[in-house]
Formats: sequence, structure tokens, C-alpha cells
Amino acid sequence: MRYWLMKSEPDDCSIDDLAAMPEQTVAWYGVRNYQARNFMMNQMAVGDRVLFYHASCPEPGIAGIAQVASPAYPDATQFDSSSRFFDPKCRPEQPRWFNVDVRFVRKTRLIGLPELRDTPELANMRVLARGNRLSITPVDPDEWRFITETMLELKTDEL
DNA sequence: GCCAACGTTGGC
DNA sequence: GCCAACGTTGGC
Repeated sequence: MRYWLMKSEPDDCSIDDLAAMPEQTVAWYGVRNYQARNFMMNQMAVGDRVLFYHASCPEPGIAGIAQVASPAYPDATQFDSSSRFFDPKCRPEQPRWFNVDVRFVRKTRLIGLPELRDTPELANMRVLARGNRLSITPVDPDEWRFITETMLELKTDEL
């Protein structure tokens, strides 16, 4: 099992929005970056755990835990001319963009970006790297354990 | 709204 | 294959 951090704009889909979804599951559509797409296509597996991160908002940071709920499949919005994610270069017989489904696990206290940056154990987190713009980044098992067990005081059966 | 950083595009 | 121009991300 791998661990990930996935950014979402809470105006779009917050952790509360995810919890309120049917099946508490949402399609992670709209990724238009090859590196992030490749993580979903090639490395994610159903059951992988996810740090749900609120981005582009007044208090950016980790807001909850989620899990990967489906394999990657073609992102429907790439063919939808009414979508802001429409990609006119894409044809259904050769989809370019893919997404997984993500399911709610739990809401947590907000671990804000300043707190993440102030935590020496997380100094090497991908998402904190200078200039990082990826909306999906891998999380090391040690980082996952530190965040969930030490910072959030969650037990294994709560994840 | 600003801007640093990075990805993508396209001319050559 | 280089690289300038442009677009996007996302914190502040």
C-alpha cells in the first residue's frame, strides 16, 4: 500500500463536501498534468491512503484522510465541451487524461502549511519542496506514520 | 492582486 | 533539440 497527498480546492470539494457525497466518493477529475496523471495510472492502487489537502484557500493544509476507491479510468471532462477541463485535442478512442475515485475516511484537525513546514520530521515531504506544483505527490511511509500517529494521534484501525 | 516557480507550446 | 513566450499553480 502506498500513501499520497492530494490537493483539492475547498471551494471545489472540501473534506466536508467529500463526506457529504453519495458513497462519500468523488471522481478526482480535472488533473491536467502528466506527472500527476501517471501517479494515478501507474502507481495508485485501490486502498492506498490519501492525505486530503486544502489548497488555494485562507488556511491551506491537511484536512482529512481519504482512500483510493477505483483504478484509473478516462476522465470524462476531457470530452465535455461545457467543462472547464475540456481538452479539444482528446478523442474518446484515445483518452489522454485519467482519474481515480477517492473515498472519505475521516476528517481531521487542520494541520496548516506553517505547521507542516515547522515539523523537522517532514522536512523532505514532496509537497513542501520548493516550487512544487504537483496536485498529487507521494508520501513516504515514515511521513505518513508521523502525521497520522504522532500529529493526529490516530490508531491504525482509524485509518 | 502579486509573483516565483515550473510545465507546455511551438518556431526555428 | 533549444529556448522564448505563455499559461498555471498556489502561497502570501
